[in-house]
Amino acid sequence: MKSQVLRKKRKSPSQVTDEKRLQEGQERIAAAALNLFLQNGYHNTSVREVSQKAGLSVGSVFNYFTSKEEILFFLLSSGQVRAEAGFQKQRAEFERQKQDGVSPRALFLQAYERYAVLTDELRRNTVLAYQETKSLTLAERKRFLEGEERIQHFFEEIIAYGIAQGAFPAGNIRLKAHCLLVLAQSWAVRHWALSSFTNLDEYLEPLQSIALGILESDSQQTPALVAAQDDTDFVLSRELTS
Amino acid sequence: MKSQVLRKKRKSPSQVTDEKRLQEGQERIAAAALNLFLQNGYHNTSVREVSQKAGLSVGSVFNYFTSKEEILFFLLSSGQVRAEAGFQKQRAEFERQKQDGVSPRALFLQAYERYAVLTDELRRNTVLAYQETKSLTLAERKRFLEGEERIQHFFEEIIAYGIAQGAFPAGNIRLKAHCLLVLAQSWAVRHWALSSFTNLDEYLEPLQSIALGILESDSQQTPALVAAQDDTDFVLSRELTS
DNA sequence: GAGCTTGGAATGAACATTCACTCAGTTTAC
DNA sequence: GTAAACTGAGTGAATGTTCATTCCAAGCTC
Repeated sequence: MKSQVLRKKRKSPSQVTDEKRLQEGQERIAAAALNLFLQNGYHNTSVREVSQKAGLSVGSVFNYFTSKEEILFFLLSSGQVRAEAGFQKQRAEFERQKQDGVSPRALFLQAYERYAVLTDELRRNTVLAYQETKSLTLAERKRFLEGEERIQHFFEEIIAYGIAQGAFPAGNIRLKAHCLLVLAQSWAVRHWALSSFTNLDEYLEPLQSIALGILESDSQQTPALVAAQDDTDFVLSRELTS
Repeated sequence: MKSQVLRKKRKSPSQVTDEKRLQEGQERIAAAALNLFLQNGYHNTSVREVSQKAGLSVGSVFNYFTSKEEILFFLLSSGQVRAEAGFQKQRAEFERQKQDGVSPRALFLQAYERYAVLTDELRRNTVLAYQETKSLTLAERKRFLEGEERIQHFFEEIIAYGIAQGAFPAGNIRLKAHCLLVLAQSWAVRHWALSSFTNLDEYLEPLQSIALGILESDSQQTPALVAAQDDTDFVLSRELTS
């Protein structure tokens, strides 16, 4: 969460120098901003409102951040940094347990659970990410997406390992990993659609069973073929839709 | 900040009266706006730019729409209307084919394909929807989400029918339908992550096989149990993550 | 410890800009 | 000729950012 690393040129003469104070202030402002951004959207939230909510004056906000956009980036990237930090631990554990001969299925379930828990904890950041990445600079956006890709890559590894061990059928690994990520994230992004599950604990288990269904889905047994088996008259009718 | 929202009443005296001309104009402006909104975001696009791109003057735009926000709403809702219209046809076909005894699996695949094709056609609208729902009024947003729910409900019906026919194992129908929608939409929403598939045709088949995997996933065979079978020492370690 | 100095931090009025929207006048089409 | 449609400079409100000023706590001097 080294926000300092990404600080742009500090042209502003009056900047908070005390490192600890700076961090605390950024944290406080960002927390206030997150609420407002989620409620009204980034663009419909003025810096004045943020400063008010954070218990500061407008000017002070710009002692902690050089621009409004930096607040947004701070929120998105700090969430992602936390997610990735949590995930590095998982990766270490993955390697360890792989040595211990833990089954791929169990390995996957554990990793997936951790990812789900992480996205749940960072639900608000995730939602913000989906809605507001457009508001970032190209470079920032790119950096952000790369983080996503790294996590997806980890799942690809797990799946590949499972296939190698004969636990899962071969298939499009990239796509499957992608689907897993999307479904876990949907808990955050489309939370309104999942209101029947009051909390993650209720959601997690059915989600995991679905995830296993995905891993075990066999693309050799292609859908078109399946359909043909069931009903020979049936034609996939793309044309009809246009 | 939301003074525009309040200025909703269409007091504007100079409005295009010819119905056909009005529609065509709206279509043209909306098309230009969609491009710009997607490229730069709704808030970073000025009405000036939209008017320019549409080959009109600023003032004229306000003869076709009463506000900038109305353009956004037009885009989102017209996309959804088209999606739902397309889907009504599918529903009719569903009933018909059900009578004909077409297998649930084939029925599902057909419906899912149509949905995927629709979201592909309306990809740009879908992306916009995800990004900009915050900018809509509450009532508009609600209306928009209801449409989504109706489509999801249709898939629930299909799944329920499949279960009744013994084609799929019983399970959390709502959740499964939700997952299906999310995955199909992810083709639009996370298009950047799926760049390896150049077009829908390549994506559709693997997606369908995954969808079948979801439908066939069996929550009776609960993940925890599965894990226990594989490795008795293994404990789901939620605690470790915190 | 009283007065003075210093400098980091907070402040909020002021500034410059942007932008949605209006309207008085002009053009177009019939 | 006239009504519908178009035009684009103008308007006022809002917003991100700045900066001259104020505040305050710690240090220094005597």
